[in-house]
Amino acid sequence: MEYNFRIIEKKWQEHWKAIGAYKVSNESNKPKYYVLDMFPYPSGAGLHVGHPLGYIASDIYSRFKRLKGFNVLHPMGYDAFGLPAEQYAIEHGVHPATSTAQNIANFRKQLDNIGFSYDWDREVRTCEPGYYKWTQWIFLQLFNSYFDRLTLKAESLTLLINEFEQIGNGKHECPGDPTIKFSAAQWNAFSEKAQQDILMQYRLAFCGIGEVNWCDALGTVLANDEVVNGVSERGGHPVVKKKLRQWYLRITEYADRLLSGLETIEFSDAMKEMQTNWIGKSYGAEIAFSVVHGPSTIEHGLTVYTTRPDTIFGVDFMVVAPEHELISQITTDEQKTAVDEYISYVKSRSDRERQAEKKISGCFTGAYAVNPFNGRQIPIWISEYVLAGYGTGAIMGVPCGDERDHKFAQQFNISITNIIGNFYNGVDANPTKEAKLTNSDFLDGVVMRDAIGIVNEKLVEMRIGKKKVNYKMRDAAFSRQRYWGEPFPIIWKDGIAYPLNENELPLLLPEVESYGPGPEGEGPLANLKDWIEAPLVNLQDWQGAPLSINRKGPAVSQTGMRETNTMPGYAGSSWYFLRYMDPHNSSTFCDRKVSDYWNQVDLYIGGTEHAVGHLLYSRMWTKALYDLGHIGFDEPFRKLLNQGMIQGSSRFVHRMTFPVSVDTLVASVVSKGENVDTKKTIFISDGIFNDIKNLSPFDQIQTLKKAEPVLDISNYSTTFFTTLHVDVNIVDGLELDVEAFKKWKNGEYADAEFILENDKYICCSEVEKMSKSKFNTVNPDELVNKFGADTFRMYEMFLGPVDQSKPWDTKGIEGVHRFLKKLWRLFFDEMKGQVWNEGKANDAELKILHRAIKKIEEDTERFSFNTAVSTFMICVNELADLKCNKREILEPLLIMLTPYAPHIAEELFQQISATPLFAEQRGAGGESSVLDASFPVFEEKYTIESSKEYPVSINGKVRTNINIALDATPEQVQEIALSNAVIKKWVEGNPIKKFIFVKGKMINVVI
RNA sequence: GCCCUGGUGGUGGAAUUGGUAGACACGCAGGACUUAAAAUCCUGUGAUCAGCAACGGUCGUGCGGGUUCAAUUCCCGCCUGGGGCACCA
Repeated sequence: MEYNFRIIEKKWQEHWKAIGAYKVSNESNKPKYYVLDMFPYPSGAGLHVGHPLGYIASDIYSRFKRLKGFNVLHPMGYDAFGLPAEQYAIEHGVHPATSTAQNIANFRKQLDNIGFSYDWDREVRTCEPGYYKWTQWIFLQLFNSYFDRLTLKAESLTLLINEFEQIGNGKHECPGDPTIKFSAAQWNAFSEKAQQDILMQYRLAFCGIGEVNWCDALGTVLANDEVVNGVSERGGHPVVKKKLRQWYLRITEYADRLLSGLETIEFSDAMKEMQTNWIGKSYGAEIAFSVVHGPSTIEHGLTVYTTRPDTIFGVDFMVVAPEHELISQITTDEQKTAVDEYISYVKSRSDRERQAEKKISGCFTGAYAVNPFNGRQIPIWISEYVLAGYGTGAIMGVPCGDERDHKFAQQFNISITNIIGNFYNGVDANPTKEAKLTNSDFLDGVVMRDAIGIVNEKLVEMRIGKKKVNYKMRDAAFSRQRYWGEPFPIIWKDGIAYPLNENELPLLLPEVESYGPGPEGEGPLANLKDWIEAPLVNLQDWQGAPLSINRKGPAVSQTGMRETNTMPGYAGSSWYFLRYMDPHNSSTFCDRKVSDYWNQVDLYIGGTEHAVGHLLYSRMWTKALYDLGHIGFDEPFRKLLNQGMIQGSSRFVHRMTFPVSVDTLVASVVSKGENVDTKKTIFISDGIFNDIKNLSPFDQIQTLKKAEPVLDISNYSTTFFTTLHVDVNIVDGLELDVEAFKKWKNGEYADAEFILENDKYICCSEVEKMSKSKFNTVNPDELVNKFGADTFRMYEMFLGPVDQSKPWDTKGIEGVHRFLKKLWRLFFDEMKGQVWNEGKANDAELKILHRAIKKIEEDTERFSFNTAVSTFMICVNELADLKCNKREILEPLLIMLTPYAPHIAEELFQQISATPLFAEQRGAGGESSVLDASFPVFEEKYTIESSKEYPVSINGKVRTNINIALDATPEQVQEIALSNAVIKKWVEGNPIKKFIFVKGKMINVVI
């Protein structure tokens, strides 16, 4: 019997599917374990070998936990709303639902090939009404809630309204606008519109005005990555900021809980640090400066935020964001032109470009701020590096203490006040807090750290400032001007947003004729006149929501306008882990009993690219649902494992082309692909290319003529080169398969000639992101077909640590395949037939097995799958060396292998169970599956060693090894070591300064 | 620019808590089996110096310093690859 993986894998996949081997019940007396993958966006390009890395890891861990006796939930689904499907629709006229369904079907086929243990009955798709009904429902929960800063949790807005009616908003500062203050009497007298406007400032999901990237030429809003250097990626049209009404999630209210929650979950330190930095909590002060512009003064007109109020006497200039509202007021006539020019320059630039800009830019407004402590006039500048959205959009520039301020001062020749004495060297800023202040009036001699509090007190006393906690994090923009997303269950009337009733959900995404934007840059839904106009019938007091329109009697035959934005991609992905628990429930998003059983995701696997987006949003949604009593835990993911990115290793060929007419053309003016002799294309091997690349085109030709006389290039006196991506799948290592290359791209290069080195065409290579356009993707299907799913799974794990990024290289896959074949031969040998037997295992064999059990269990538990695979190899190598074919050893080995290579494990497990002896142990027919076997138990007694081959070093350099009993005393060890001939030779009468002995590790003699 | 992360033989990587650097595998070279090939098996394989050989010596974990009996591991400074930076998912 030979190892026929194609037959075996197909057989077991069908069998497992038929018997529902991966079906998971919500009721079990086993302990639960929830393993989750970040679900994929089903792109049209299909899976490449990078996708399954995390899925294989989670599958191995799920199966491992199952063998360990857990009831394991391991679901999969699709993050199916998103921009690419919509763009495909715009370009090809295919409905996103259609292309998405096709892509999903393709993904599923590819996933099934690899043999995952997903319970597909629990699949979710975020774009399906049965799913997004509950996304809309959760949105309404957020819409009808506010964050209570006293109880630090989300509460129903009804509570707040009751309070407003009784006592006004004195107890609850308005998060959207802290200046809003009213009494109960005032509240009750407000119009409905005024009341609703105020409530909007409290809601967790709220409406406001935001800026988008607007491209007038394309008539649409663009994503950041569709904008390159201020112009659209497609077409290169100018892009400007445009203000639009937008929905937001008030995630900033959760900033502190998102921070403190990190202490309760197992994310890597790096991940926690990224989230912490993203939230960016800082303690500082707001200080109001009076502003002098021309003859006028604005008292306390400019408020800055600073984390270093202690440096107040070192302020040499102010910088305000180009969007700052004060600018139009304070700019002097002389500066007006310059300021206008500068602002229009900034308008075309993204936040990131503004911050990444190395060249300091800025513009003086002509106005001055007045230092409240010494009356000094400080010039007010505008610069792009100050962002409107952070702090107050204005900073005070302290060049001696801040690197960027220092550069700014140097750039614009602003004289620098030194307030830190020797700590400032005149060349670089020094952000220390330890210096004693100088040139600082009443703070002279005070250590900076202590001065912070003194200044803060003084600011309060003078009523010009206060301590302030600030967050870098902004409220999350929650609306998109797109089609392919969840519609908002909102109807607008007279500027008031009315939520739909629960029984009106889901609000279905309507069909559109065109996926283009609406007339004012809204989403495509804005074009649907009939759909937009919606009756406001049946408006009821929805879950206590404040619909005062309802209090004035039943609102019959009123109509409003539907919200035309849709929700962003992260809406559906913020809660999908809950839906997997109870995916078919039509009366609630997830039954509370079920979510209490499954509770948190125990292990979440996905890439670091979601470090701050998805992972923060889903944490916030979980907290809000917890606050409102819908679930019983407030962190979604107990443990997070980040998988590294698998990069593509691109291959390149060098193409030589020749100008049509050398007499009339100079090589340097020949542009790519034009005016060239298309009949003559020569590809030149990398080594030869490198030899000649620095020569002049003329010398290149001459050199090649000499070296390759058969090439007919004598007509040409010049040439030029292009380096092109070539499909990695027709390159073996670096050697190009020339014949395959000629057939590639439908024979585009069929007539090409080649300059080889050592009869080979050698490519050059580079590691890049894996992508179709770079021809560096490797399709798992082909590998699975060639080597089998088990080999593929183990090879992906064998590549390296799962959390590390690494370039893909198919080469080593043979080694893993050989390992499985070798394992197979422990059971069946083609020449001899069955070789496995019921012999009694000896000590050496048991030692091999139990060492493997220990290592594989530990490695799997700590996600070190690559070393686990190598332990399997070592174990099989050793057993083969001993010619051990005993079931007593092989069966536990198969069970351990199940998570990694389930098909071969099951096949061999069934083969050895088919004996009469074994069938009796298993029950009738021996039909139980290896999937439900028990992971073998490590027994130390088989692995105990009595002695150790100690490395003995002289001054840290290993000179010899000595075998010493493990129970030898340090004195005995020293005597043995020092009497060793090699050691004696090295010591050679020198006095022993120190003798270091670490039991079980090493010996070091210091002389 | 800011935040995070990685850098070890020809290649992917191992070394789990400061204790034998290079496990395991690929590749390569040589050999066995074979009419031949495939498959399989065996041997060697960090660099360098010395030698007929045996036993060896020196260097070596991106670069430069430091701590230590001992550093891939800890500390400081630098170089460099990758990811993220709020409308890609």
